[in-house]
Amino acid sequence: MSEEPEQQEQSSAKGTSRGDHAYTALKEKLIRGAFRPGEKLTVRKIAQDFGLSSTPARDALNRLVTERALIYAGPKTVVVPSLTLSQLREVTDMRLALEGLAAEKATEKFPVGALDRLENIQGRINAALDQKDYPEALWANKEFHFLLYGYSNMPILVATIEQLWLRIGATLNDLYPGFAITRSGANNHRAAMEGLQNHEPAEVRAAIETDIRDGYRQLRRVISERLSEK
Amino acid sequence: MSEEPEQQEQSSAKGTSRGDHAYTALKEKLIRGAFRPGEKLTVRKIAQDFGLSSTPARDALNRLVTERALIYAGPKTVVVPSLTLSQLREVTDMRLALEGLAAEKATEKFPVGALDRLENIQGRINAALDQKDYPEALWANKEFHFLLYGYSNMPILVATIEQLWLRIGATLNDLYPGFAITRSGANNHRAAMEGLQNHEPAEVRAAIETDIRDGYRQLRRVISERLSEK
DNA sequence: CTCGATTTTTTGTTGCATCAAATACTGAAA
DNA sequence: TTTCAGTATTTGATGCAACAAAAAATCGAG
Repeated sequence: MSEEPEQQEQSSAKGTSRGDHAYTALKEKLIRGAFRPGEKLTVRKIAQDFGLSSTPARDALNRLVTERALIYAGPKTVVVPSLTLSQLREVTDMRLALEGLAAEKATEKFPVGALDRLENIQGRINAALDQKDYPEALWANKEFHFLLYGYSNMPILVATIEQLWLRIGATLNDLYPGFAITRSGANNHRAAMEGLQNHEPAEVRAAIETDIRDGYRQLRRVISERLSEK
Repeated sequence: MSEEPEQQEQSSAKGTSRGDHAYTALKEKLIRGAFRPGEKLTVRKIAQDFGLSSTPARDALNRLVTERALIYAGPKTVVVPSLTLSQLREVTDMRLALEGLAAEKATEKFPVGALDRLENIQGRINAALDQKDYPEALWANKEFHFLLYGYSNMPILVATIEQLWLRIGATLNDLYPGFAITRSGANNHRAAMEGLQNHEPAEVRAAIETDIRDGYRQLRRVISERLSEK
């Protein structure tokens, strides 16, 4: 009964259990687009792929389902989600609100010395685009955004944003093999970095919002085309 | 075995398993403040309380941990989170962004006929306050907000907001037994309902934001006092 | 009495067998 | 060929026991 609030660890020092490993591995595969939307995931398949029994595998799947990185398609079938237009719009609205907030807060605390790191990642994005390595470009793009957001010192916010990226990751990679990252993104990123250098939160937010909206319009077009041709 | 007639209604397309039952029951207990911040939750205790084995109980706990409704306090201890000032500020910033968005979108699609339902809940809040039944007032307050947000037709957004409420639920109930819902909240709710009637999204958003900020200031004060007296 | 080491208990994790439900499959009848 | 009933297989869920690690309790030395 006598309880005293202890110091909380924010980074949730998760134990290195097998289930946790499968969970994080699945998340990365989802963001990297290793699964196709609509692909069915079964407990025993996951268990076999990761070399563990069904209990931790089902564990990982259930966790992904609760945070909507995977969804129920039927009584006994979890599948990789494929976004509808309405869901894309919803996620985009949320991204504008949350990533805009993260961009602002990050700008306030941004150490100018960290600009090099962003430049570095942007270089990787450009290089990947030159080589038409779009998965790598997508991944580097994710690193750019989350490196920026991390400087907000708002871990709950960053984790929530990551859930949104998870939600659209598979669809992005599947529908969008060659155009997920366009050159226009580089302009937005450059504008963001300029704003960071001058400590202008509104400027950085605007740049990020434009980046999100650019991606939204392109994704919307591809989804619409797919729907109309079906 | 046990022949308890479990009534599992609705639950939409989601699988309704015993683990899911424990999961949702724990969530409700968390929001209702049945647990105190810092309270340690063990797998076997949960399993015993809900009359099931350790597997689904651990399942439910792990899911709560991944969405940060519970947190790791040590290698083998999950506890009910107690907010620090910095975490309260972070959650509040996120609530302003997300619940403000939900309020706006809900207003656009709000059917005027539903005003009665909101009035009804507000009546329950007032009645509970009269009887000093603060847990019930808190619960009805949650229903008011989420009934409103539901009209946004943005399920991902609503689920994300619920996660934030989960995050602060325990602290709210523990630190704040008698003042979590003040009469000032009624004014904000009334302003929101007026805005809904007139289809003024900005008005409703402003009312909800004021509601959130009012709660923030009071919670901040209580947390500060607790910190200073230690 | 205090402190540190050792033993005991608690607790999370995992593998596995089993159950019930859902799906796939087979084959016969129309 | 199509359809549908009945069977076999797949699959998620659950309980249980064993294991390892951490926490708690115990005990002994100073």
